[in-house]
Amino acid sequence: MTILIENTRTGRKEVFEPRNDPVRMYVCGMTPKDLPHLGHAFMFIHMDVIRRYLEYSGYSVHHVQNFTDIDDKIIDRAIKADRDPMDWSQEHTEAYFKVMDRLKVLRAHEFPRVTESIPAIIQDVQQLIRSGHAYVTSTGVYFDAGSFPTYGELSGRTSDDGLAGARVAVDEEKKDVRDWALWKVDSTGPIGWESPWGRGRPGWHIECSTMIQETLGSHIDIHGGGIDLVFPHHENEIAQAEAATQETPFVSYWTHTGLILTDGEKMAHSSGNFTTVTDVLSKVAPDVLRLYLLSVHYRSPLHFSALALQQTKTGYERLLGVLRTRGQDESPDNNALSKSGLEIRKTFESSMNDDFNTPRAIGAIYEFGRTINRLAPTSSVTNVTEAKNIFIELLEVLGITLYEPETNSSNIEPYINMLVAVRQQLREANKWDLADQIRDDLADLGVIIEDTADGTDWRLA
RNA sequence: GGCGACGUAGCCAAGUGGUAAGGCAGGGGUCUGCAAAACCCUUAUCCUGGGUUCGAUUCCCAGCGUCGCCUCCA
Repeated sequence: MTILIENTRTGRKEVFEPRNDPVRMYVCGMTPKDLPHLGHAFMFIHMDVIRRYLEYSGYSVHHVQNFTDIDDKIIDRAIKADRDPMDWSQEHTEAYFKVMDRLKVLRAHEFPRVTESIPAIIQDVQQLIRSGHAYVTSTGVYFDAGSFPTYGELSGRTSDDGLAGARVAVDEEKKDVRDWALWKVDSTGPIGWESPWGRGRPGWHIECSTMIQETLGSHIDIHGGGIDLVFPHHENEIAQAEAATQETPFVSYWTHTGLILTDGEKMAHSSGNFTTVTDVLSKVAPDVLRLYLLSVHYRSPLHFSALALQQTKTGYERLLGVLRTRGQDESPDNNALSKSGLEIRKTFESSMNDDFNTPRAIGAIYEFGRTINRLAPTSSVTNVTEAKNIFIELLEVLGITLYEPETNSSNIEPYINMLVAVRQQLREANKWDLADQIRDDLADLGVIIEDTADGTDWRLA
């Protein structure tokens, strides 16, 4: 079974053949300047599923994800809030963990931070200057794009024609408009480190190149991030890393996730039109949000819609319903369900093998749920349990752990049981009005009553 | 201006050169004291106009529309 991954660099689906064991995977993390929004959730959840699926497929994965915990925006935001920039980014780094843990995004094995990588960054910049790929000006150190012949390959900007009408700030000292800062000299700012070029801080792109080399080495198998990072960030990362190490290509597979759109435009901190993850999680369970975000292919844009989210919630409740399905004690074992389980696993895997097609995989899981419900009345308890285990296992690969809402105070249970028992007596006495009244009243309190052939079940809404 | 993505049912969303997964909603049933849950049946010819082909929603061209990158961005 081979896995195909669409590689941004080539624009094609390629057979996944990692060069490293464990697989080296780097995901561009957040600049912790504000709370994580749905766009972050989309990217990190899809990257999480890629990692989970590789692990499901038998690979070991070494996953590294950075925090760009100091940059111009963080400093701006902190100053405006009259806060220390380091505290500000630390606070938002913690917010990231809090939210992503709730979303069951597996933690990376390492989380390098810019502020902890300054010496290595300075070394890398020195190395780039020595090798003629960078030069010093009065404002800092710049990478010389012209010194890297394949600059622009990732994003398809192989010539500088495209920059003609671009809004690029003019800097007289820069040799080329494409050049970018590796080190920004800043003698008076609130945050700075000493360097051979004066007190200052790293430019935006160099940190990723450095931290990748520090944690994973000169070659990695998978590099992920949002598609808005392709240019210039990832383009520059390639130039910096490959110019320094001569390792080409330093990334085997570039994977980029589509953007979340809201009100017809990209969700972003900078434009202010973002919905925080925490906000959404106050309305739906983490699993529902995951299911919603995974119901679109990772490369596609997603127009956030509160209506679609609600629709997903209803669908999710159907998945939960599958867990309540029971086989028949007196039914003999038969292989109908296990056969279906094998088929569904195959469909699931072929979907995921095809560039991690989560929407198709989810479709297969829904179908399997329906099959379980349909066959349960004529299947043994063992058959149904086995099928449900596959159902649960496949959802787990997507990071979705089905669970019933917890009874927050377990001592309400005897009272509900008592009401159910009383209601049962009323039903046996044909006092339907009273029995229905109890059912309705409990429903108002968030307790769902369902009468089945085997008796009455209840659960919390 | 340059580069790129997308346009599939009421909503969300897969997919294929030979008449289109799945979810939600709707309609009709089965089951149930009623209901709920569950199950069954049912609801699209794929933006427009050309072209290639025996045949295109799927390939090519043009147009219209939406979005992204080129500045910070996941």
